[in-house]
Amino acid sequence: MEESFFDRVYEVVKLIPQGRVTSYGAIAVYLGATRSARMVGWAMNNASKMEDIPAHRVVNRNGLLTGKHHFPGTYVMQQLLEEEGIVVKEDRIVDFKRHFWDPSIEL
DNA sequence: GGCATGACTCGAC
DNA sequence: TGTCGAGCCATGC
Repeated sequence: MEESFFDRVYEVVKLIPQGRVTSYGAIAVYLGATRSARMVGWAMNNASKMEDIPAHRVVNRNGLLTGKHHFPGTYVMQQLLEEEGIVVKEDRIVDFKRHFWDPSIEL
């Protein structure tokens, strides 16, 4: 059973603690491919249909909810984050650095 | 089997 | 300081 990049992304995303967020790049770095952040986003696209994977906790490097358009509702992603205590304003996470969770550091 | 694309990021000019 | 191009892996046609 060889785990692909895809599967590893799922593993990491599932490990994100509630109330924390991370970036595509951070996951890519943890997987050893900084430039593969785009693929992480692709994984999220596939992961969004899996309930076990909190894709809403993954945003871009600026804390911007770039992937919110891929959720069923326009503000679903923002609402999910706010339910976990994360403040979102204008599609951006407030105090992103404070909520930021880096797998390469935490793991 | 090959080309194009995608929820990103970084470095160079 | 702002804009542009290259890189990465997997999926779809």
